[in-house]
Amino acid sequence: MKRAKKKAFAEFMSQRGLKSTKQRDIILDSFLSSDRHLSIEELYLKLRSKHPNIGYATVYRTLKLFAEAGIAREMQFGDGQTRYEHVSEGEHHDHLVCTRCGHIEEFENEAIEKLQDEVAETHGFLIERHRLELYGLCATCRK
Amino acid sequence: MKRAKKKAFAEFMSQRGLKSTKQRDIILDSFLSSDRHLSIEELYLKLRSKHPNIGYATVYRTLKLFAEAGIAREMQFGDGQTRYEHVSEGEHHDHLVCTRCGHIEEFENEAIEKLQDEVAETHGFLIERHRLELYGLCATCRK
DNA sequence: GCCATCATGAAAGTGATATCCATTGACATT
DNA sequence: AATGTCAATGGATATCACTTTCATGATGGC
Ligand SMILES: [Mn+2]
Ligand SMILES: [Mn+2]
Ligand SMILES: [Zn+2]
Ligand SMILES: [Zn+2]
Repeated sequence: MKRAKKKAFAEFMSQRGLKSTKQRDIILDSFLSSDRHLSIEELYLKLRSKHPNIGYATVYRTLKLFAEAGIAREMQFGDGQTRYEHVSEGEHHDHLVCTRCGHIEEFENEAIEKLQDEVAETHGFLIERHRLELYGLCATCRK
Repeated sequence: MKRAKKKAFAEFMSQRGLKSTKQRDIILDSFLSSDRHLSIEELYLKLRSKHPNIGYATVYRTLKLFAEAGIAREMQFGDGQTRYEHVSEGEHHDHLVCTRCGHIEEFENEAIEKLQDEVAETHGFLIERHRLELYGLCATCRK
C-alpha cells in the first residue's frame, strides 16, 4: 500500500507537470511510514534530525500536495493544529480522540453511516462528506 | 428560556465573584436574541452600530465567559472562525452544514447516539462529548 | 549543456485569537 | 456621598499556525 500511494502520487505529479525532487521523496517516505494523524510541525521535526536542510515551508507545501493528490486528508481535532491522515482508496472511517493523551483511534460503523443518510434526506440535504468524532478517555487513560 | 439563561449566567457570575457590567448585559442580550451559531466578529459588528463603545476584546472575553457559565458552546465548522451556539440545559444536537451558503441546521438522532456509545464501549473509551457534522448542500442550494 | 520552469527555504505577511496595561467602573464599607 | 479595593474595559500589542514572497537552486525536455 506504500507502493500504491507512491505510484498514485507519481502519476498525479506527472499529470500536473510537476517535478520530482529529493525533498518530496523524503517527505513522502516519512509520511507513509509514520503515525496516521500527523501535524505539519510533527513531520517537520521528525525529518529535521536526518534532513536538517528541509524547510518547514517545503513540508507544508508537500503535505498540501499529498492532499490534492488524494493520498492524504486534512483533519482538525480541535488542538489548534491541522493534521494529515493517510487516505486509502474507497476507505472511510471516523475517530475516537483521547482528550488526555491525544491518542487517536479509528472506527467504521455502517449503521451510523446509514442513519446519517436518513437524517440528510429528512432535511433535504445532499451530503458531500461528514465528520464524526468521539472525544473522551482512551482505554489506557481511564485507568 | 432567555430568562433562564440570564438567571443562570447571573448565578455563575456571583458564584465566581465577578461583576455585573453594562457591557456584559448588552452582549448577553444581543447573543440571546441572535442566530444560533455566531462568530465573535459577527456579534461584535452587530453590536457596534448601537454600542460603538464596546471593544472587540470585551466581546471575546464575554463569549468565553458564557461558555464557562454553560450557556454557550464553542464550535468549529471549518470556516476559520470559532462560533458560539446557545446551550440549553440537558439538550443536545448535531449539525448539517451547507458548504455553499453556510446555512446550519440542527438535528437530533437517538439511534445514532446509542450506536456511538456502543462504538466507544467496543474500544474501551469513556466518551465525554462528540461532534457529528454532515456537510453538503442544503435544500435551497441543491436546486 | 542549455534553458524555461518549477522547487526550495529563509524571511516576511496574514488573520484569528489571546494577552497586556493604563484607565475606568462596580460595589462593599465607611 | 466619599473611599478603597479589585475586577472590567478597550486600544494596543503579542502569539500562533499557517501562507506567501522572493532570490537562489534544481529538474528535465531539447
Ligand atoms: Mn484517521
Ligand atoms: Mn447548533
Ligand atoms: Zn489517552
Ligand atoms: Zn445552502
